[in-house]
Amino acid sequence: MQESISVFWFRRDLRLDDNRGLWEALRSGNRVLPIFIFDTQILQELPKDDARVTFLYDRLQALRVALQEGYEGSVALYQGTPEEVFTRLLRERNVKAVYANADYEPYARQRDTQVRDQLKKAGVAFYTYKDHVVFEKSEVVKEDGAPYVVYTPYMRKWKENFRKLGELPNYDTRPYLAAVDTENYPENPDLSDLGFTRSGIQAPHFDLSAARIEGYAKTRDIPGIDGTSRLGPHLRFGTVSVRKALRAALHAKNETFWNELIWREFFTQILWHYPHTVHQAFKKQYDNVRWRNNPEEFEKWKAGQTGFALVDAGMRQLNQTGYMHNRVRMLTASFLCKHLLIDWRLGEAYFAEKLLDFELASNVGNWQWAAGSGVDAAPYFRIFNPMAQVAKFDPDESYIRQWVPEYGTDAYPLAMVDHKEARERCLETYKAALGVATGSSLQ
DNA sequence: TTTTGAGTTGTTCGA
DNA sequence: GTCGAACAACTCAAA
Repeated sequence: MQESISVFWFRRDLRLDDNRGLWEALRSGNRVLPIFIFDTQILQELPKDDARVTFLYDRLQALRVALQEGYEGSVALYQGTPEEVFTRLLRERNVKAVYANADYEPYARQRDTQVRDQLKKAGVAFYTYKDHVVFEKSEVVKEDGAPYVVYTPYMRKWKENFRKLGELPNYDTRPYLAAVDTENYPENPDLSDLGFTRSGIQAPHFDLSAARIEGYAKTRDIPGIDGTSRLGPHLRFGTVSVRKALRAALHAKNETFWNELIWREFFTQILWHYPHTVHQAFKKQYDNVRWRNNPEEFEKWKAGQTGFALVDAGMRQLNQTGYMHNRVRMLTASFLCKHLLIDWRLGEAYFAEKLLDFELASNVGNWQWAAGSGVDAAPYFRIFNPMAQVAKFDPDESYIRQWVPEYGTDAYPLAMVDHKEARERCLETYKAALGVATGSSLQ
């Protein structure tokens, strides 16, 4: 009889330290085979030089090295659908149980339900744990058990619950890592074996130093200043735990950074309770907006050729680095939806393709915020003025000059729309969709 | 159940 | 140049 093993399935938790699911697997009493599945259903949707696949691949190689050097273990890398991979694993190994951290996105929920059924038929348990957030789905809710759809009361309740929690747990795996399996690993694929080429885009290192967290509140709105933590991709792939990020934030006097992490959990639970918001407006009447969706204008926006310097700077930063400063994300999103009257779903899809820190819940939530259609959204008549935003947030134009070097020369395009006209057109279009009375003729 | 106060990130207009 | 109100009424959360 082959030795029985536990499987730990890495998904978006690519770290050894402070990892709940891995910690649970290692304490199961069996040897633990860590695996990762390059899910062909996901990969086939992605461009062949996708920066996130490179990031993921490199991170997995680093995990393999760390486990080899310290414990003679590794991470087994598989390619296929989860169903195919588990069929193979159950055939080849004596699997007693599969451990993973919970994933709340609609595709992941459906996938995990299927895997749970498949494993159950084979008599294998599938355990999932909360790791990605401090409070999940129904842990921060109103008195009557309904989810919050307004941020501020959610945030207050979150903090109240957090105080009751006392200490944040730290799932330290180091004492147990010797339980990792030491043989029978499949061959290590190259990136090209997976059908991908190396992206030139590098993920930035995150910075959770006290100075950075303290400075964040002051400088986070100035895109010309490198004042953000760059935590996004690391939270997305779990190369750092949210608990570690929060511990760093808790020492700071200012709660701004802390609040941003709470926004992430707010949108995570919104997506859980309202998964249809991936495709439909949270406020239904906003699906009546008659989007213009002009394809040439959409291309100009994507390329950073709108003739509005801060919008173009943001789009070019995104295209070149897989990152865009938060302040400029709001402006570019507002410009697409309101000045150009292009459906937020198209903008959301473009960000989803380009952002290294792409997180479905936050992307959809924030795009719907910009369009006015989402939870706690900007009112429809709040239309960012692209020039006023420069004066406020990039007064020395350092950010613009960094990303739009030809700004101010003949080579730079003319403004693709007149701000005042576009603004008025937007107000009319939204009013028509929302049934807002115009003029004084209301009876 | 009803009432009341409040609500991430803005802009424009007119006094 | 500065400041408050309007934008348009609405929905949510909590007392």
